[in-house]
Amino acid sequence: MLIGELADRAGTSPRTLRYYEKHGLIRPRRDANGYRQYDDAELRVVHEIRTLLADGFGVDDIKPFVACLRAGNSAGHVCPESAVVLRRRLAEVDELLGRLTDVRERLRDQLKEIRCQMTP
Amino acid sequence: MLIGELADRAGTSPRTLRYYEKHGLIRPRRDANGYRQYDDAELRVVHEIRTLLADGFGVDDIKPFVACLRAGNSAGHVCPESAVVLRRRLAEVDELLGRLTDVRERLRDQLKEIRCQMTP
DNA sequence: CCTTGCCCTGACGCCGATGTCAGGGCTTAC
DNA sequence: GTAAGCCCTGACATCGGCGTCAGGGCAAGG
Repeated sequence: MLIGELADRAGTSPRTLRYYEKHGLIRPRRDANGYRQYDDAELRVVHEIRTLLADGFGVDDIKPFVACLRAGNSAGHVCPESAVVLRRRLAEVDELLGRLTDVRERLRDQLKEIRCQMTP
Repeated sequence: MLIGELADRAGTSPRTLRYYEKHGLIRPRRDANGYRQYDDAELRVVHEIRTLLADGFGVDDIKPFVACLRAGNSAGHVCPESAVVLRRRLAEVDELLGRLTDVRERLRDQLKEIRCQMTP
């Protein structure tokens, strides 16, 4: 499978796949003409990468997940190296949720104040 | 008051104040030598700006709040123009909170799976 | 006079994932 | 042979708030 086909199947672009490769997430073989050649298993890997990115992980955080998948595990998150990253990200998300919740409270208070303001 | 003093009092930097000015949030007078001259009321404005930034508003969103303060109101958020922005931001925050909550749930599920995995 | 310390403007750097353009090669079909 | 459609590498652009450096002016004190 060439890069364009994998990109289509994964719902992304060749540019993006080359970016993942540059960051060590995927390592395709090369045809004689230099074209990247991917086997079907890579589709799974790319999906894993994109899911994790969508969940706010950085490309560097994702490496252990990919390694875990490549090691033959049923999912990228079942290895202890992945768990470390998962816990770190969970802490970040909790932190963010806390701050955002505070922000929301302030916003609602301010909006409430506007509505009350017209009945002095 | 010169820019350095205002920056110190507001807990920020001259660079930052010039940035706000470039984006139309503050308009200091100029001394004969070209130095920016601020009166004490600007400290209040800068605080308002920084609070809103910390709550995730963009510089352009902040203009109505500043205008509202300048118009003599007790707070920047009591004007209808501010309310429009407040509601928009509240919607964004709610959206974000929803997505982050989903992410957190997935993270916790995956961590749970790791712990269970060692007792097959 | 010279240093110190403030001020000025303008411009580039950052971060992260991706788009996009430039310039060039291979393959396949007409 | 040539046009179409894929592939390659490399490099610049994006967004936003700010750091930081470059190059230069003004004021006050030794």
